[in-house]
Amino acid sequence: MKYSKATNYALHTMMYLIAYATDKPIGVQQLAELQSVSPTYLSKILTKLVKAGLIESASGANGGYRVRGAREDISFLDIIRAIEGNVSLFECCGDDNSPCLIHQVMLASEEAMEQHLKNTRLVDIANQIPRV
Amino acid sequence: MKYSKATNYALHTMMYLIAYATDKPIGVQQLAELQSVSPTYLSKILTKLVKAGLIESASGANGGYRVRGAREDISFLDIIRAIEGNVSLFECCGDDNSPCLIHQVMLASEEAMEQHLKNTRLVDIANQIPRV
DNA sequence: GCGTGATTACTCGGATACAAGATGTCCGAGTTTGAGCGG
DNA sequence: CCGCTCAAACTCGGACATCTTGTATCCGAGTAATCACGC
Repeated sequence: MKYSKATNYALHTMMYLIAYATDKPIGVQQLAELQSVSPTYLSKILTKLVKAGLIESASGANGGYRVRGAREDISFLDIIRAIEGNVSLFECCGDDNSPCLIHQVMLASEEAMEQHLKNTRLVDIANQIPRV
Repeated sequence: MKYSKATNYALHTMMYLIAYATDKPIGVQQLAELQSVSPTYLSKILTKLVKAGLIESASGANGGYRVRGAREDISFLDIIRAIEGNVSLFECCGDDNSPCLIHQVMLASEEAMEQHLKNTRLVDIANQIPRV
């Protein structure tokens, strides 16, 4: 069980978009260079964030990606859910509605982690990044 | 990111071994039937638990597996670590010793989940299982 | 009855096969900006 | 100076290739209990 690299890329990119947010969108090439990823691959990841409503894309020249809506409200969990999906980490006998005893423990521990991720907003961390 | 099925099998098997612990070891065939898994595959999983020191195996006829040591001390985390490995869920720039800001948040959230798993012992749950 | 050997039941470990998901690339299509050009 | 056209820059989305990991099976080897047999 591991977080995918895509989640890592998504988090760093979102952090950058929030920290250096402007009216102009930021091109995927610039974002990709920061993490040494191929632009096309990063674009694939960011598409998921667009569909989740976290960012919006601008086509054409000078296009790119931009934070959508109130960037103060975006939590770590929002991004992780957008990339990893919002399914339960543990699959067991039956569904989530009638979990067995073991399943209940696993769900509760997962809930503890998610609470932490939900309460941590990206903007709090972005403010700690030294401005260039 | 998901827990592997092997973790599920390991948890259920351990729960059974603890709930119905006797001096005699329990054969892998019996354990496998309870979860509808192939015995050889379950044996592979249990080997990891043996190496982690949680259970011990008895070869030969009437062989099988048995809880090793104090079964009151075994936590969910012990089993999950034995199967999934004890590496960090999130890999990022650099190592765990000098994590970046994002990495710090992820490590803290993981720690929250592990604390919950560490504090929940299998014997507590096993006592709630209705005896046959 | 008793020791000895063979059989049986069982785990162990490696090798292997298969499937699924993560990772990454390539290319065509659509879209916007901006430059160039003619009136 | 204005408007039109065209090229460039850029994202979007699907198709594809590759690699890793999880899942599962098979088989030979080793081990312990039990049974059979001969003394």
